[in-house]
Amino acid sequence: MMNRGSGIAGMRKGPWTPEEDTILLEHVRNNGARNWSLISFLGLLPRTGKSCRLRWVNKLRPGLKRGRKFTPEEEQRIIQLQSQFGNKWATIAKYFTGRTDNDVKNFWSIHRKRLARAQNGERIPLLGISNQIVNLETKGGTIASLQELHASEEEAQGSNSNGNSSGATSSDIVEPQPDVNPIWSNPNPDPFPQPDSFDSIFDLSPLPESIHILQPALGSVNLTQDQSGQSTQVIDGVTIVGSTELGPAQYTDPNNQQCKSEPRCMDMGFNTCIFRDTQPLFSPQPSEFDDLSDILDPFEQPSFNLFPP
DNA sequence: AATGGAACCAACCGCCCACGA
DNA sequence: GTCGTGGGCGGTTGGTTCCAT
Repeated sequence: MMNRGSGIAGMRKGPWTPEEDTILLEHVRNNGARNWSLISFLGLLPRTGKSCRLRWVNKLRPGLKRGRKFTPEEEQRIIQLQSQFGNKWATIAKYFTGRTDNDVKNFWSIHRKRLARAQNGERIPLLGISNQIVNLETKGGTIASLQELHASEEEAQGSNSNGNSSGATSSDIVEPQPDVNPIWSNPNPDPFPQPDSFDSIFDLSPLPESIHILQPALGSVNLTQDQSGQSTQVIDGVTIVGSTELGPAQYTDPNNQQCKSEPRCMDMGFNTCIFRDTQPLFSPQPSEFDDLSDILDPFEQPSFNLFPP
């Protein structure tokens, strides 16, 4: 690819070779994903520690989705999160399984360019949901209608969708769990888990003490749905039930006890229900409620924090 | 088939922060 | 309290691939 010169004396730059990757992987296997400067210090690789770390984080780390473009659901989620967090790409990336901050950043860069072009009155081809966002923004519309637009786009394009839907599913969008991923928090992590175990970030992590569930109805559901539109996933003894349908719904907890969802939550578009020990917890948007007890009532207070500090 | 522009992606740079000496 | 160092993060660059014309 590109050659950016030699940089620091003796340090190699530019594309990584398979041999370099092998050496880097061996270092991580022996020392964990840390002490990056040790690699050049020991003369293992003529690369800076920063370069080694970047290579690991963006390319070699297990569980990454290589060669899989963002789905429309993921794109929509990024735009929502960007409006919430700004350009905090590392924060946003935590909401996705197998995506790096670099991935998110690259997507946003393209999206921003497209938006600028659209605002200049240029005609842009309709290829993905990001185009629809551009159209909406330039027309003063709202992102809230993206789902409808995407449906119309799919209808227009038929089943010939080889563009942005090349792999990931809505189940790849997860809630952020920044401090529970053993890759980062375990001082002696196993850097080589089986790839199949990374289908969900939950597979990587024990259930955290702090969970932040934010499941807007127009966003993507975190779970695979059955024919009824309802979906269930059991994680570490906790059942997560989700539905794309708005309005009050009824769910069944692991002990087959009926649990009716909080209508106010449903009306506001939050449709994920979490059970721990048969207690349902809901996911209001923090900014919208001054008193969480108002939302959690009539259910008991959660045994863990809904919102991280 | 050739070509030019857009999209995608890998990797570097510079700044910042946390932490230990 | 300060200084140096390692690591994290956002911004940017530039090569490659894709696609429309």
